[in-house]
Amino acid sequence: MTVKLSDIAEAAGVSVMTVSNVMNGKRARVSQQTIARVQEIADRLGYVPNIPARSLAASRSHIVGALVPVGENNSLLVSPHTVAVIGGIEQHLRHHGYHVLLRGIEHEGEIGQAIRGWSLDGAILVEFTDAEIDRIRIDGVPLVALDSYSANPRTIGVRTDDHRGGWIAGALLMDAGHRHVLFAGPPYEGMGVVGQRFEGFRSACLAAGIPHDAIGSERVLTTFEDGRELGRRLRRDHPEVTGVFATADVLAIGIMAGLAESGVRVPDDVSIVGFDDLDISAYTSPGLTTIAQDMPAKVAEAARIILDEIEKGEGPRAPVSLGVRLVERGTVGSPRASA
Amino acid sequence: MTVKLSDIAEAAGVSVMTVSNVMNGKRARVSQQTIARVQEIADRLGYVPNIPARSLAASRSHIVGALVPVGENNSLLVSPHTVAVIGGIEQHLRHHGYHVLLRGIEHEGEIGQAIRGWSLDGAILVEFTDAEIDRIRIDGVPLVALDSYSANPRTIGVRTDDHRGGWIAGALLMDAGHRHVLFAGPPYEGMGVVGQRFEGFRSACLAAGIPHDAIGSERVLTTFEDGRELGRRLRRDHPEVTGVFATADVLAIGIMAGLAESGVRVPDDVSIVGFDDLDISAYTSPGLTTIAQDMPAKVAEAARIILDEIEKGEGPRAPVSLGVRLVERGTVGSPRASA
DNA sequence: CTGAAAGCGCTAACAT
DNA sequence: ATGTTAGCGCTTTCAG
Repeated sequence: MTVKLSDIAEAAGVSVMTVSNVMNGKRARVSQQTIARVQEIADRLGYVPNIPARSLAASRSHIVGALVPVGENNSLLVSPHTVAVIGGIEQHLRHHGYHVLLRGIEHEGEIGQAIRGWSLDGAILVEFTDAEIDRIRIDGVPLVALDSYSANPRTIGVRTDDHRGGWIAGALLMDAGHRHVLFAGPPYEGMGVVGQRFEGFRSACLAAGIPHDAIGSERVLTTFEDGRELGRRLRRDHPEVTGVFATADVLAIGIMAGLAESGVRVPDDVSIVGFDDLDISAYTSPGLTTIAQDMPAKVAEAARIILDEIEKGEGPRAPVSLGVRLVERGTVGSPRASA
Repeated sequence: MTVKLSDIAEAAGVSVMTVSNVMNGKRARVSQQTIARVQEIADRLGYVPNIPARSLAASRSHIVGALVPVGENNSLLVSPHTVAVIGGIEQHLRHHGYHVLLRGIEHEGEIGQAIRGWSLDGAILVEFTDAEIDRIRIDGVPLVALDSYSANPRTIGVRTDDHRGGWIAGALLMDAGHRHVLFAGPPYEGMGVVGQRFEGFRSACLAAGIPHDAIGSERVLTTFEDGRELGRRLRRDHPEVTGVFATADVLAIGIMAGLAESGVRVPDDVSIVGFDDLDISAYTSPGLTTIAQDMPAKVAEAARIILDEIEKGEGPRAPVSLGVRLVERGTVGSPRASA
């Protein structure tokens, strides 16, 4: 029923190995003649390589796992950002003959199981916390940790230059003349993505000469709702604040909504800077000024690293930080004299 | 290095087959004693089944493909809706011992190749057009086509009850007293998702007694931008229209933005109904009145069908339509007397 | 309830 | 430049 190498070999009057070599592009070992003939027959017969067989024999699968943490009962609801990354990586890998296995991870041990069980050639770890990445003890397989600052030498971090993004946001607010600012982001431990953004922001503010205690901070979840709630009470809880930096656009947009509800105008009364540059960020009114990540570069870089490690076997390498870019729209202005 | 069945067999003093049976839950064939002993040893040794080997021997892979059409140069940028579906299905399948292979399809032939090459146990086709689904000629593997109305007997459609959704939207506008309405959706051929929604909408309007030519229609892409553009010129191009039904919330939200820009008030001057109930739809002001899909049901249903077909070998079955629900927020009101 | 034999389709490591 | 020999780790089939 299904055509296999031996069928082609027979039809071409050569050995199975020759066909195998042709199919795998090891053309150096076969004459042009044979290559052409074998290729032609394979095409005519509609040969499709059997991937499990190949994986078993070669003990490499041409599969890269996209591993995503997931609670027992929630489906892996990856963020739009993550989706874009995985999709992009799928494309890169596919063009190089690799495939992507999407796998939710409920317990940490499953990472190793997935890698061994599937003979994964590599894995990209998405949305894990730095603490989780730190705990990984798997060698021999390229592991790319997206948006991680873990120092685990077994993994390679690929992330945005969050510190710089924070700095830019801070500098922007400082340049506009704000002297009382607020950082809004999720609770965090260590210097992960959020920590980096905060530090960058803080540094820029301090460098501009405003005092320590003029930099407030609010721990809120990265959701529209939490943002709205903060927006509603901003005036009350932080009367002197005229500039806000939110670690995510969803949050920033929520804050804008809350602010609007409580009669505070953006950017007349309060300026806001977001992070991410989501599609919707261009559609709010005023349009959200935000820090954009270089997504295509991030994707390309992650794919390139995995591929290089798999094929060239390059050892663990340095983490990579991708650039950020300020997208100025309408949510930043100068603080009013009265403020 | 890696533990295999034979290692366990040796340690337990039984044959490989017995271990295999235990590992596969064919407990009927093995005594409790042995099961316990084998299980214990397997756990202690940290046995992880080799999936390629299993696939090769059994010629079934425990893999379900998530197939998504993709242009040569664009990465598979699936919609948030699709992502949620795939994520949900991954969870269901994983709990039943299956896995999801994410695969972009550039040419139709790749569908068959993927299935044969991987010995996929099933596939879920996502975001294909009905025309593409129609052309599929693959037998012997359960194929679930998401949001498809194709009559191809080789595939099973799982979709929302779009016709009913359209009807509800139409009825809502009719009940509010609108007499000149507009349908806004992407160009389509045949009775796919969009066609169904339109027909449902149209029927409700006609049933309410308004004439044929009081139901306008605009072909616009399902994007914020196209919606905005339509919103801006709505008054000019359709001066009599007081109610709009958009086939997607993004589109509806774009229309609202365009309307706002041109000084038209929602719902005072124009009412709008969307479809999908995205997160952001609750955050516009006024909140978007829309038709919500029953996502969890859709996911569960798709997973259940695939699983049933794989395990019980149930033949092709009837397509499934999931319910819709009206979510009333603030974008529908009565047309002004003057209109 | 348990086991022995055979082979899934392919590739690595030597031959030739 | 091509062929041979051995498996990869598991399951199927058929015998006990």
